[in-house]
Amino acid sequence: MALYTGVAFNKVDRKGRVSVPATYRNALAKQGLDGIAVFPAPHKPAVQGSGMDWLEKISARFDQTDPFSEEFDDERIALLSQVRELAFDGDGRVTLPDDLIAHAGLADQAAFVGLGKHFQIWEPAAFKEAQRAAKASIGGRQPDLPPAPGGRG
Amino acid sequence: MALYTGVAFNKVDRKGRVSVPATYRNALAKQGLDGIAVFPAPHKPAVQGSGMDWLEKISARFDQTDPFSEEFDDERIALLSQVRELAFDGDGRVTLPDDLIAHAGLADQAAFVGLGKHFQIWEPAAFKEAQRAAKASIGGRQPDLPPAPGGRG
DNA sequence: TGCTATCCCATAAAATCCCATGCTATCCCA
DNA sequence: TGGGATAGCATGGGATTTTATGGGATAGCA
Repeated sequence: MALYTGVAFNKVDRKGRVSVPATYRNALAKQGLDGIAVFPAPHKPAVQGSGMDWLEKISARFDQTDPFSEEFDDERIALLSQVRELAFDGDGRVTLPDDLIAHAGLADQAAFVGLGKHFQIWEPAAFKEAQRAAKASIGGRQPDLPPAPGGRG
Repeated sequence: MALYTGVAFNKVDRKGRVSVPATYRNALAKQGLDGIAVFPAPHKPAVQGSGMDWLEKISARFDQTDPFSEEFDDERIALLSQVRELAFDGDGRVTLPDDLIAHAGLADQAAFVGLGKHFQIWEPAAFKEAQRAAKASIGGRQPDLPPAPGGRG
Protein backbone atom coordinates (compact mmCIF):
# COMPACT_ATOMS: atom_id res chain seq x y z
CA MET A 1 0.00 0.00 0.00
CA ALA A 2 1.14 3.49 -0.75
CA LEU A 3 2.24 5.80 2.03
CA TYR A 4 2.06 9.54 2.04
CA THR A 5 5.00 11.13 3.82
CA GLY A 6 6.67 14.48 4.18
CA VAL A 7 5.33 17.98 3.80
CA ALA A 8 5.02 20.06 0.64
CA PHE A 9 4.00 23.69 0.33
CA ASN A 10 2.26 24.35 -2.95
CA LYS A 11 0.66 27.37 -4.47
CA VAL A 12 -3.07 27.77 -4.83
CA ASP A 13 -3.38 29.73 -8.06
CA ARG A 14 -6.03 32.30 -8.82
CA LYS A 15 -8.26 29.68 -10.38
CA GLY A 16 -8.16 27.71 -7.17
CA ARG A 17 -5.92 24.97 -8.49
CA VAL A 18 -3.18 23.21 -6.48
CA SER A 19 -0.60 20.75 -7.62
CA VAL A 20 -0.81 17.54 -5.67
CA PRO A 21 2.79 16.61 -4.76
CA ALA A 22 4.30 14.31 -7.34
CA THR A 23 5.24 11.79 -4.68
CA TYR A 24 1.57 11.43 -3.76
CA ARG A 25 0.54 11.14 -7.36
CA ASN A 26 3.09 8.47 -8.01
CA ALA A 27 1.83 6.50 -5.06
CA LEU A 28 -1.72 6.82 -6.34
CA ALA A 29 -0.78 5.96 -9.88
CA LYS A 30 0.61 2.64 -8.68
CA GLN A 31 -2.90 1.79 -7.56
CA GLY A 32 -4.35 2.94 -10.84
CA LEU A 33 -5.96 5.98 -9.27
CA ASP A 34 -6.24 9.27 -11.06
CA GLY A 35 -7.54 11.53 -8.33
CA ILE A 36 -8.12 11.94 -4.63
CA ALA A 37 -11.02 11.87 -2.22
CA VAL A 38 -11.25 14.75 0.23
CA PHE A 39 -13.45 15.88 3.10
CA PRO A 40 -13.22 18.25 6.08
CA ALA A 41 -11.01 16.86 8.82
CA PRO A 42 -13.07 16.58 12.02
CA HIS A 43 -12.02 19.00 14.77
CA LYS A 44 -9.24 20.46 12.66
CA PRO A 45 -9.07 23.32 10.20
CA ALA A 46 -7.76 21.04 7.49
CA VAL A 47 -8.78 18.99 4.51
CA GLN A 48 -8.32 15.27 4.84
CA GLY A 49 -7.35 13.40 1.70
CA SER A 50 -6.64 9.93 0.43
CA GLY A 51 -7.07 7.80 -2.63
CA MET A 52 -10.47 6.97 -3.95
CA ASP A 53 -9.92 3.41 -2.84
CA TRP A 54 -10.62 4.66 0.64
CA LEU A 55 -13.94 6.02 -0.48
CA GLU A 56 -14.89 2.72 -2.02
CA LYS A 57 -14.11 1.01 1.23
CA ILE A 58 -16.37 3.38 3.13
CA SER A 59 -19.14 2.93 0.64
CA ALA A 60 -18.84 -0.83 0.72
CA ARG A 61 -19.31 -0.77 4.46
CA PHE A 62 -22.46 1.24 4.15
CA ASP A 63 -23.76 -1.12 1.52
CA GLN A 64 -23.99 -3.82 4.09
CA THR A 65 -26.43 -1.76 6.10
CA ASP A 66 -30.11 -1.20 5.53
CA PRO A 67 -30.31 1.98 3.44
CA PHE A 68 -33.57 2.95 5.09
CA SER A 69 -32.79 2.23 8.70
CA GLU A 70 -32.40 5.39 10.70
CA GLU A 71 -29.54 3.81 12.53
CA PHE A 72 -26.87 4.86 10.07
CA ASP A 73 -28.46 7.94 8.59
CA ASP A 74 -26.27 10.27 10.60
CA GLU A 75 -23.07 8.58 9.55
CA ARG A 76 -24.19 8.56 5.96
CA ILE A 77 -25.04 12.23 5.91
CA ALA A 78 -22.10 13.40 7.96
CA LEU A 79 -19.56 11.46 5.96
CA LEU A 80 -20.69 10.92 2.41
CA SER A 81 -22.35 14.26 1.86
CA GLN A 82 -19.10 15.96 2.76
CA VAL A 83 -16.81 13.79 0.69
CA ARG A 84 -15.71 14.91 -2.73
CA GLU A 85 -13.87 13.13 -5.48
CA LEU A 86 -11.33 15.33 -7.21
CA ALA A 87 -9.81 14.20 -10.47
CA PHE A 88 -6.35 15.36 -11.51
CA ASP A 89 -6.13 17.64 -14.48
CA GLY A 90 -3.50 16.88 -17.11
CA ASP A 91 -0.81 18.41 -14.93
CA GLY A 92 -1.59 16.69 -11.66
CA ARG A 93 -3.56 19.54 -10.17
CA VAL A 94 -6.83 19.55 -8.36
CA THR A 95 -9.41 22.27 -7.65
CA LEU A 96 -10.59 22.37 -4.07
CA PRO A 97 -14.28 23.16 -3.51
CA ASP A 98 -15.11 26.41 -1.75
CA ASP A 99 -16.46 24.85 1.40
CA LEU A 100 -13.24 22.94 1.95
CA ILE A 101 -11.15 26.03 1.22
CA ALA A 102 -13.19 27.76 3.91
CA HIS A 103 -12.95 24.90 6.38
CA ALA A 104 -9.17 24.86 6.14
CA GLY A 105 -8.85 28.63 5.88
CA LEU A 106 -6.73 28.29 2.76
CA ALA A 107 -5.53 31.37 0.95
CA ASP A 108 -2.79 31.20 -1.67
CA GLN A 109 -0.68 28.44 -0.20
CA ALA A 110 -1.47 24.89 0.83
CA ALA A 111 0.63 22.53 2.92
CA PHE A 112 0.28 18.87 2.02
CA VAL A 113 1.06 16.86 5.13
CA GLY A 114 1.72 13.15 4.72
CA LEU A 115 0.24 11.02 7.48
CA GLY A 116 0.83 7.53 6.17
CA LYS A 117 -2.23 6.07 4.56
CA HIS A 118 -3.82 9.47 4.20
CA PHE A 119 -2.77 13.09 4.17
CA GLN A 120 -4.03 16.52 5.14
CA ILE A 121 -4.06 19.91 3.49
CA TRP A 122 -3.45 22.87 5.79
CA GLU A 123 -3.05 26.57 5.62
CA PRO A 124 0.74 26.77 6.12
CA ALA A 125 0.73 29.02 9.19
CA ALA A 126 -2.02 27.01 10.84
CA PHE A 127 -0.08 23.84 10.19
CA LYS A 128 3.10 25.17 11.71
CA GLU A 129 1.18 26.22 14.78
CA ALA A 130 -0.55 22.84 15.06
CA GLN A 131 2.79 21.13 14.65
CA ARG A 132 4.31 23.29 17.38
CA ALA A 133 1.40 22.52 19.69
CA ALA A 134 1.71 18.83 18.97
CA LYS A 135 5.38 18.82 19.86
CA ALA A 136 4.68 20.71 23.04
CA SER A 137 1.98 18.31 24.07
CA ILE A 138 4.30 15.33 23.98
CA GLY A 139 6.64 17.32 26.15
CA GLY A 140 9.76 17.06 24.05
CA ARG A 141 9.77 13.29 24.14
CA GLN A 142 10.43 11.46 20.96
CA PRO A 143 7.18 10.42 19.33
CA ASP A 144 5.83 7.12 20.64
CA LEU A 145 4.22 4.49 18.56
CA PRO A 146 0.65 3.80 19.51
CA PRO A 147 0.05 0.33 20.89
CA ALA A 148 -0.23 -2.39 18.29
CA PRO A 149 -3.77 -3.57 17.78
CA GLY A 150 -4.48 -6.80 19.61
CA GLY A 151 -1.22 -6.57 21.45
CA ARG A 152 -0.71 -6.12 25.14
CA GLY A 153 -0.47 -2.40 24.63
CA MET B 1 -20.59 1.17 -9.49
CA ALA B 2 -20.39 4.93 -9.40
CA LEU B 3 -20.74 6.86 -6.18
CA TYR B 4 -22.67 9.98 -5.41
CA THR B 5 -20.88 12.28 -3.00
CA GLY B 6 -20.94 15.90 -1.94
CA VAL B 7 -23.78 18.35 -2.08
CA ALA B 8 -25.02 20.55 -4.93
CA PHE B 9 -27.59 23.32 -4.65
CA ASN B 10 -29.55 23.76 -7.84
CA LYS B 11 -32.38 25.99 -8.86
CA VAL B 12 -35.92 24.78 -9.38
CA ASP B 13 -37.16 26.99 -12.21
CA ARG B 14 -40.69 28.26 -12.63
CA LYS B 15 -41.59 25.27 -14.76
CA GLY B 16 -40.53 22.96 -11.98
CA ARG B 17 -37.37 21.76 -13.64
CA VAL B 18 -34.08 21.04 -11.84
CA SER B 19 -30.68 20.24 -13.26
CA VAL B 20 -29.35 16.97 -11.94
CA PRO B 21 -25.68 17.59 -11.06
CA ALA B 22 -23.39 16.73 -13.94
CA THR B 23 -21.33 14.44 -11.74
CA TYR B 24 -24.42 12.34 -11.08
CA ARG B 25 -25.40 12.30 -14.72
CA ASN B 26 -21.95 11.17 -15.75
CA ALA B 27 -22.06 8.38 -13.22
CA LEU B 28 -25.46 7.30 -14.51
CA ALA B 29 -24.42 7.57 -18.13
CA LYS B 30 -21.62 5.08 -17.49
CA GLN B 31 -24.31 2.57 -16.62
CA GLY B 32 -26.29 3.44 -19.70
CA LEU B 33 -29.00 5.20 -17.74
CA ASP B 34 -30.67 8.33 -19.02
CA GLY B 35 -32.71 9.32 -16.01
CA ILE B 36 -33.22 8.75 -12.32
CA ALA B 37 -35.64 6.82 -10.14
CA VAL B 38 -37.24 8.71 -7.28
CA PHE B 39 -39.65 8.10 -4.40
CA PRO B 40 -40.35 9.68 -1.02
CA ALA B 41 -37.52 9.03 1.43
CA PRO B 42 -38.86 7.05 4.38
CA HIS B 43 -38.64 8.93 7.70
CA LYS B 44 -37.28 12.06 6.02
CA PRO B 45 -38.63 15.17 4.32
CA ALA B 46 -36.65 14.40 1.21
CA VAL B 47 -36.78 12.74 -2.17
CA GLN B 48 -34.87 9.51 -2.48
CA GLY B 49 -33.05 9.14 -5.77
CA SER B 50 -30.80 6.68 -7.55
CA GLY B 51 -30.39 4.81 -10.78
CA MET B 52 -32.74 1.97 -11.54
CA ASP B 53 -29.90 -0.45 -10.99
CA TRP B 54 -29.74 0.40 -7.33
CA LEU B 55 -33.45 -0.14 -6.87
CA GLU B 56 -33.16 -3.52 -8.47
CA LYS B 57 -30.63 -4.45 -5.85
CA ILE B 58 -32.88 -3.22 -3.08
CA SER B 59 -35.76 -5.13 -4.52
CA ALA B 60 -33.64 -8.24 -4.65
CA ARG B 61 -33.04 -7.96 -0.95
CA PHE B 62 -36.70 -8.41 -0.30
CA ASP B 63 -36.55 -11.62 -2.25
CA GLN B 64 -33.81 -12.93 -0.05
CA THR B 65 -35.97 -12.62 3.00
CA ASP B 66 -38.91 -14.92 3.60
CA PRO B 67 -40.91 -14.57 0.40
CA PHE B 68 -44.14 -15.18 2.28
CA SER B 69 -43.52 -12.68 5.01
CA GLU B 70 -46.36 -10.18 5.02
CA GLU B 71 -44.23 -7.76 6.92
CA PHE B 72 -41.77 -7.34 4.09
CA ASP B 73 -44.46 -7.50 1.49
CA ASP B 74 -46.01 -4.38 2.91
CA GLU B 75 -42.70 -2.63 2.93
CA ARG B 76 -42.02 -3.64 -0.60
CA ILE B 77 -45.36 -2.36 -1.77
CA ALA B 78 -44.97 0.86 0.14
CA LEU B 79 -41.59 1.40 -1.38
CA LEU B 80 -41.65 0.20 -4.91
CA SER B 81 -45.16 1.30 -5.74
CA GLN B 82 -44.13 4.88 -5.15
CA VAL B 83 -41.13 4.78 -7.39
CA ARG B 84 -41.18 6.92 -10.49
CA GLU B 85 -38.68 7.13 -13.29
CA LEU B 86 -37.76 10.60 -14.42
CA ALA B 87 -36.03 10.93 -17.76
CA PHE B 88 -33.53 13.71 -18.38
CA ASP B 89 -34.51 16.36 -20.85
CA GLY B 90 -31.92 17.34 -23.44
CA ASP B 91 -30.11 19.47 -20.88
CA GLY B 92 -29.91 17.03 -18.01
CA ARG B 93 -32.92 18.32 -16.12
CA VAL B 94 -35.86 16.51 -14.58
CA THR B 95 -39.29 17.67 -13.43
CA LEU B 96 -40.20 16.47 -9.97
CA PRO B 97 -43.81 15.34 -9.42
CA ASP B 98 -45.93 17.52 -7.15
CA ASP B 99 -46.31 14.98 -4.38
CA LEU B 100 -42.54 14.64 -4.06
CA ILE B 101 -42.11 18.41 -4.11
CA ALA B 102 -44.59 18.51 -1.25
CA HIS B 103 -43.01 15.63 0.65
CA ALA B 104 -39.63 17.36 0.61
CA GLY B 105 -41.04 20.84 1.06
CA LEU B 106 -39.14 22.10 -1.96
CA ALA B 107 -39.50 25.68 -3.10
CA ASP B 108 -37.10 27.28 -5.56
CA GLN B 109 -33.90 25.52 -4.55
CA ALA B 110 -33.02 21.86 -4.27
CA ALA B 111 -30.02 20.32 -2.53
CA PHE B 112 -28.73 17.13 -4.13
CA VAL B 113 -27.08 15.16 -1.34
CA GLY B 114 -24.73 12.33 -2.26
CA LEU B 115 -25.02 9.30 0.01
CA GLY B 116 -22.91 6.75 -1.80
CA LYS B 117 -24.85 4.58 -4.18
CA HIS B 118 -27.94 6.70 -3.86
CA PHE B 119 -28.77 10.31 -3.14
CA GLN B 120 -31.46 12.52 -1.70
CA ILE B 121 -33.03 15.81 -2.71
CA TRP B 122 -33.71 18.23 0.15
CA GLU B 123 -34.97 21.69 0.72
CA PRO B 124 -31.63 23.46 1.38
CA ALA B 125 -32.41 24.85 4.83
CA ALA B 126 -33.86 21.54 5.99
CA PHE B 127 -30.77 19.76 4.75
CA LYS B 128 -28.37 22.10 6.47
CA GLU B 129 -30.17 21.51 9.72
CA ALA B 130 -30.17 17.75 9.19
CA GLN B 131 -26.47 17.80 8.37
CA ARG B 132 -25.70 19.87 11.42
CA ALA B 133 -27.61 17.45 13.59
CA ALA B 134 -25.91 14.47 11.98
CA LYS B 135 -22.44 15.89 12.58
CA ALA B 136 -23.28 16.60 16.18
CA SER B 137 -24.66 13.14 16.66
CA ILE B 138 -21.61 11.28 15.45
CA GLY B 139 -19.30 13.67 17.26
CA GLY B 140 -15.68 13.19 16.37
CA ARG B 141 -15.96 9.72 15.01
CA GLN B 142 -13.29 9.18 12.46
CA PRO B 143 -14.67 8.60 9.00
CA ASP B 144 -12.45 5.62 8.45
CA LEU B 145 -14.28 3.93 11.27
CA PRO B 146 -17.75 3.75 9.80
CA PRO B 147 -20.58 1.70 11.21
CA ALA B 148 -19.65 -1.81 12.01
CA PRO B 149 -20.50 -4.33 9.34
CA GLY B 150 -23.36 -6.65 10.04
CA GLY B 151 -25.90 -3.95 10.71
CA ARG B 152 -29.46 -4.66 9.83
CA GLY B 153 -30.03 -5.21 6.22
C1' DT C 1 -58.90 25.48 -27.37
C1' DG C 2 -56.62 26.02 -23.30
C1' DC C 3 -53.17 23.60 -20.42
C1' DT C 4 -49.14 21.01 -19.76
C1' DA C 5 -45.13 18.61 -20.95
C1' DT C 6 -41.43 18.30 -24.13
C1' DC C 7 -38.08 19.93 -27.25
C1' DC C 8 -34.94 23.28 -28.74
C1' DC C 9 -31.95 27.23 -28.59
C1' DA C 10 -29.43 31.22 -26.21
C1' DT C 11 -26.40 32.84 -22.67
C1' DA C 12 -23.28 33.51 -18.90
C1' DA C 13 -20.41 31.47 -15.78
C1' DA C 14 -17.50 27.91 -14.45
C1' DA C 15 -14.67 23.96 -15.10
C1' DT C 16 -11.39 21.76 -18.09
C1' DC C 17 -7.91 21.20 -21.50
C1' DC C 18 -3.70 22.49 -23.45
C1' DC C 19 0.58 24.68 -24.03
C1' DA C 20 4.49 27.66 -22.38
C1' DT C 21 7.86 28.85 -18.85
C1' DG C 22 11.27 28.58 -15.34
C1' DC C 23 13.38 25.79 -11.94
C1' DT C 24 15.48 21.74 -10.00
C1' DA C 25 17.08 17.24 -9.84
C1' DT C 26 19.01 13.66 -12.50
C1' DC C 27 21.65 11.54 -15.98
C1' DC C 28 25.52 10.84 -18.95
C1' DC C 29 29.90 11.12 -20.80
C1' DA C 30 34.38 12.78 -21.27
C1' DT D 1 34.40 14.72 -11.13
C1' DG D 2 32.88 18.58 -13.79
C1' DG D 3 29.41 20.30 -16.59
C1' DG D 4 26.22 20.27 -20.22
C1' DA D 5 22.07 17.78 -21.72
C1' DT D 6 17.71 15.84 -20.22
C1' DA D 7 13.60 14.93 -17.84
C1' DG D 8 10.28 15.94 -14.27
C1' DC D 9 7.85 19.28 -11.63
C1' DA D 10 5.23 23.42 -10.11
C1' DT D 11 3.07 27.26 -12.07
C1' DG D 12 0.70 30.77 -15.21
C1' DG D 13 -2.61 31.75 -18.48
C1' DG D 14 -5.27 31.47 -22.94
C1' DA D 15 -8.59 28.67 -25.47
C1' DT D 16 -12.25 25.51 -25.35
C1' DT D 17 -15.88 22.85 -23.52
C1' DT D 18 -19.40 21.91 -19.90
C1' DT D 19 -22.89 23.38 -16.88
C1' DA D 20 -26.70 25.53 -15.08
C1' DT D 21 -30.36 28.29 -16.22
C1' DG D 22 -33.93 31.04 -18.78
C1' DG D 23 -37.33 31.19 -22.14
C1' DG D 24 -39.66 30.48 -26.72
C1' DA D 25 -41.70 27.11 -29.83
C1' DT D 26 -44.02 22.84 -30.56
C1' DA D 27 -46.69 18.74 -29.71
C1' DG D 28 -49.78 15.98 -26.92
C1' DC D 29 -53.90 15.83 -24.12
C1' DA D 30 -58.20 17.04 -21.98
